[in-house]
Amino acid sequence: MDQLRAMRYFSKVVETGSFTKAASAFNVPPSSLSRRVADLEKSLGATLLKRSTRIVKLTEVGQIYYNDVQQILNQLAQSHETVRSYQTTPMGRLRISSMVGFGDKILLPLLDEFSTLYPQIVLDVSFSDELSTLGRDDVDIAIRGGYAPNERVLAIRLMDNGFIPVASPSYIEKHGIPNNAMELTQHNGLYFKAPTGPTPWLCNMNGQWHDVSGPAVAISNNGPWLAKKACNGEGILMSTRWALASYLESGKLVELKFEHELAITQHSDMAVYLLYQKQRYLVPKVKAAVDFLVERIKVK
Amino acid sequence: MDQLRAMRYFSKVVETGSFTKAASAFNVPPSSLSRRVADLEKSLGATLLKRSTRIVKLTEVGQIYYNDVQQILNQLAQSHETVRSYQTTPMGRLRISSMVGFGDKILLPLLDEFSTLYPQIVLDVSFSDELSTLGRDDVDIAIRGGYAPNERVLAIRLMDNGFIPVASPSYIEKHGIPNNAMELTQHNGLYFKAPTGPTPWLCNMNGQWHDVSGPAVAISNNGPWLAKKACNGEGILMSTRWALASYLESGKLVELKFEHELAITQHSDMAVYLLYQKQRYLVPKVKAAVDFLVERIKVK
DNA sequence: TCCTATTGTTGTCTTTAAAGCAATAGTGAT
DNA sequence: ATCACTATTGCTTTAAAGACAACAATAGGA
Repeated sequence: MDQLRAMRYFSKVVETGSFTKAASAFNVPPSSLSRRVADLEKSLGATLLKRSTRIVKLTEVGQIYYNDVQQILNQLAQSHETVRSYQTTPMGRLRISSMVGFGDKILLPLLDEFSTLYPQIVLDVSFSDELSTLGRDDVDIAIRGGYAPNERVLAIRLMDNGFIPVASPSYIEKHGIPNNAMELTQHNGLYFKAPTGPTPWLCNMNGQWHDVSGPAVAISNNGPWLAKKACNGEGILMSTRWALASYLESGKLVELKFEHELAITQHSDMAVYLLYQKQRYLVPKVKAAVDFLVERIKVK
Repeated sequence: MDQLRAMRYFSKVVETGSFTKAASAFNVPPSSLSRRVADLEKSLGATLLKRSTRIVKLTEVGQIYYNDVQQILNQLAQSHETVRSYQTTPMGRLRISSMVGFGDKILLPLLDEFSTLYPQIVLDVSFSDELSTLGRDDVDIAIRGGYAPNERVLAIRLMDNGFIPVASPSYIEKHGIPNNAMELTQHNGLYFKAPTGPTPWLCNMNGQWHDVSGPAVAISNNGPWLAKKACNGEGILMSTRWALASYLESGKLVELKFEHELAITQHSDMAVYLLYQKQRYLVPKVKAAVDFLVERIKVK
C-alpha cells in the first residue's frame, strides 16, 4: 500500500468533505479514494471517517490523525523543496509577514531593492500584527516585535523596539511639559493597541512598576492615525522611535524625557526580530532574503 | 512511485552503508533498492548517494535529506502508534530515562508498583544525568532536574530540587560549625558533578552572588560515594534533600543552616521535572505512566 | 410519505508499478 | 593483474492501484 498516497487522499476527503470532490481533485474515480482510505483505516485499525451518503465527517481519532498527517505532509513538502532547490539560484514564491507599521516604513522600500536583486523571487507579503503560525507553512519569514516563540524558530534581533512618549509643541504649550512620569496620569493619552490589548504607560521607579496611563482620547492599532492625532495636539502618544522618526525630524512631535524611563511592558528587551525556521535557511530564496534583510536593517 | 517506501529503502542503505545489506533487511533483491533510490533521486533532482561498488556514502544534500527523512519516518511511526493504540489498554514498551540519583532512591520502587498495575507494559529504564534527546524517539518519559527544554515538550514539576549543605557530626567536631556562608571557603568540599560541570557553592547576599566554594577533596557524579565520604567526615557536601534524606534521618549527616541560603546555580527554581511530548500523551501507556508518576510523586 | 438525485461502495477488468531473477560491469583489496 | 564483492540493468512475474459500471443508501423536496 502506498501509505503516502492514502494519506493525501484522506486529507483531501477531510478538506472537501466528500469523496467525489476529492476524487475529481486528483483526477481519479471516487472508488480509488474509497478503497485507499479503507486500506488506511484497516492498517491503523481504526475508523477515521464517519460516512453517510450525504455527509462525511471525522471521528475523534480521525481528527487526531488528520492533524498528524497535515504536519507530516508539510514537512515532506518542505524537505523536498530544500533538496530540490539546493544549490540553485534563489527563486520561487517567498512569503513574508510583517508588523504593519514596520512594513510600511522600512520593509517595503527594502523589498523593492530586493526584487531587483533577485528577479526570480516572487514576493508574497502580508501585514499583520498577529503572529502567524510560522512553521505551519504559512510564511517563510516573519518580522515581529517581542521575542522568540520557540526553539525550532531562529530569531535575529534587527533593531530596538522600545516605545518613547511624544507630544506636539501645541499640546505642550497648552498643557505644559510633565515634569515627571507620575504627572502623566493627568494627561490625555493616545494608545496603540497591540494584539495583546492596549499598551499602557508604565514606569519603573526604584524597582517598582507603576502604571502612569492618563485618560484615553483614542485607542487604535493604526499607528499613523494616532500620530496624526498627536500632531493635532490631542494627547500624548507612545510609539516606537522608528515609527515616529519622520515626525521627530520635522519637529511636528517632540520626545518627552523623564528621569525614569517609560515603557509599555515590563519585559525589558523589546526589539524587532526577524524569524524563520532553522531548517528552511537551506532553501536559497529564504537564505537570500534573511541575509539581505539582516544586512540592510541591522547595520542601519 | 511509493515515496515512503523509497525513503525507507534510502534510509536503510545509509545506515548499513550497502545496498545488499539493506536489501536483505527488507527481504527484497538489491535491484529493488537500487531502482527505488534512483527514482527518489530523480524526483528530487539531486544525487543523494555517492556509490562505488565497495562503499556507499552520503552526499551533502543526501545528509540533509537523510536527517529530514529520519524525522518524518519517526513522526509517521508515532502517529501510527497513537491511532493504533487509541482507546486500548496501556501496553507495549515504555522507555523511561531518569537522573541516576532520583532513579535509585525514588523511581525504581514506584516502578515495581507500576508494573503490577500495568503488567502489559514492558519497562525500559535507563539512568543518566545527560538529557537524552526527548522527541527523537529515544524515550517516552524523562525525569530531569532544571527546567523545560522547549515548547513541544511538556514539563510537570514533580518536587523541589534545591541543594542543601551537609556534613557529618565528626567533621563539625573537628572543624567547627561555619557561622556564615563566607566561612565555607575555609572548609573542605565534596563536589557533585553535573553534566554541565562541577557544582560550586553559591550564596546570594543582598542581591549579590558570591562563590563560597572551599578547597575540593573530591569531585564526582556519583552521589552515594560522595555521601559516604561526607559521612566519614572528609568534607562538606551539597546535594538535594531527597538524596540525603536517609542520612539526615539517621543522623549520619546534619544540615548546615545559614542566614543566606546556599545554592549551586543562580537559577532560582531548581526542581525535578517530568518531561514528555505533548502529542504522546494520547498513547495510553504514556498517559498511564505520566498520571501514575505525577500522582505518586507530586503528592508526596 | 414517497420519490429522486446524489454519493459512497463493491465487482470486474485493465493498467501500472514494484518484486524476482539472472547477467553484467565496475571497483577496491590481495 | 586478478579476484571477490557489489551495484546496476534487462527481462519476466506478480501485486496493487486505476477505470468503469452497477448497486445501495440517504437526505431533501414534492
